[in-house]
Parts: sequence; C-alpha cells; structure tokens
Amino acid sequence: MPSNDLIAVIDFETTGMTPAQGARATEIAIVLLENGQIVDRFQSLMRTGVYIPSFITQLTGITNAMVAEAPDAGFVMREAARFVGNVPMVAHNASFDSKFWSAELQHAGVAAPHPFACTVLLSRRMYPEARSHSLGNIVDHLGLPRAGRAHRALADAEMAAFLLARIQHDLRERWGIAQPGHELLSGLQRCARPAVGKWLVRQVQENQPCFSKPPALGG
DNA sequence: TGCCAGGCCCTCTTTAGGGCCTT
Repeated sequence: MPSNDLIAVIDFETTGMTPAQGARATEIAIVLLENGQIVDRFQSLMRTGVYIPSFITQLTGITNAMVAEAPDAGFVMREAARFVGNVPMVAHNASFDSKFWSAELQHAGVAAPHPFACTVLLSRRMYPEARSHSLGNIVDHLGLPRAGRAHRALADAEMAAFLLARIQHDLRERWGIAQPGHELLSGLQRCARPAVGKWLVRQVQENQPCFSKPPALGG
C-alpha cells in the first residue's frame, strides 16, 4: 500500500528547452522517495527521431547513436507512467520537466494529471543564504552527495531527491512538521518568501498536532 | 545541421528590467 509520504522525483534530458519548439526527451529518470529514502528507480534513454544538437551531447554525453538504439519514446513513457502511478511528482525547476512530462505522455497517448512541486522554488525559500540554487551548487552548498555524472537523468533525479529529503528533514527539525508531504511542499513553494516563517507557523498550528513548541523563525 | 522559452524572483519595482533555472 503506497505511503502518503511517497513522492516521485523526475528528471529529463532533452534536445532543447521547450516542447513548444519541437524539443523532445532523450532520457528520463524517476526515483521514488519515501521517508527520506530512495526506495525505487526508473531510468531509460528514449528514441524520438529528433536530432540531438552537438552542444547538448557535450552537456549530457547523450549521442544520436545512443538514442537510435534506445526503446521507442512511447513505450518508455507508458512504462514511466505505470511506474509513477498516481504518486505526486517533484522536479528541480518543475516548470521545465512538467512540460516534457505532459508533452511526452501526450505523444504516448497517456493522460498526465500529476501535480508537480519544484525543488528550485523550495530551495529559494528554505536556503535564501545560498548563492546559487542550481542543482549542483545547492547540493554542494548543503553538503549532499553527488550521485554520479551531472546532466544524466538518473544522477540528477537522485541529487534532486537528496535535496528534497534534506528539505523535508529541515522542515521537521526547524518547524516541527512531522510529515512534510507533497501538499505542504506545494503550499510552501507558492508562499511569498518574506512570509514563509509565518506561513509555516500557521501550518504547524492548524494542521500538525505533533507540534509541541514554538519554532525558531528564520534559520 | 540545428532551432532557443518562460515562470519565478529581486529591486535602483509595481505603468519594468534583468537574472536565475532547466536542456
């Protein structure tokens, strides 16, 4: 039985910045995070027939030859959708990955009703002292492990999952929130940064019966 | 071979401009 704490962290490698201009996915990775631990992984290159520009290959290491031998994108996306089920999703800069998730599932003829939360927005609220909130820089800033080659989908998805687990940990430690699930994360990322402290106090007071002492503002 | 966006946030703001973040 799926836990309420289960969250799917996704990362795409693609041929460009947006599906609106014809960019397609070249690789997908999804990790399932439960109680701060990665409990399952899905990863695959995918073949769409769209050319990969050389600067993308330089960035990701993914070549046109590699995707030519990969499974068809429709097959991969249907498998990915089965893997995710109805679990809510998180990505680092979710506005990017959510567009490719919807577009690739549409190509595959699958509905994509999943809500997304964004670790960039959460990181900006939780760690305003960080100079940069790019995935590599925020992972280094927080002393989290590097999962593998940056700009490959599984490594980036795992690093985003480590970041999310750290955010959930800090929400527990700083604010006394026992189980910071997807709904609270979505609320937090929408909360204006100057009001984060007050918003979290209100969430704790109204929705978190485990809360036993006033949290320290800021930090 | 290669196309190059858009939502969010900050501030010298809000009738705007520019940087960040993703490939």
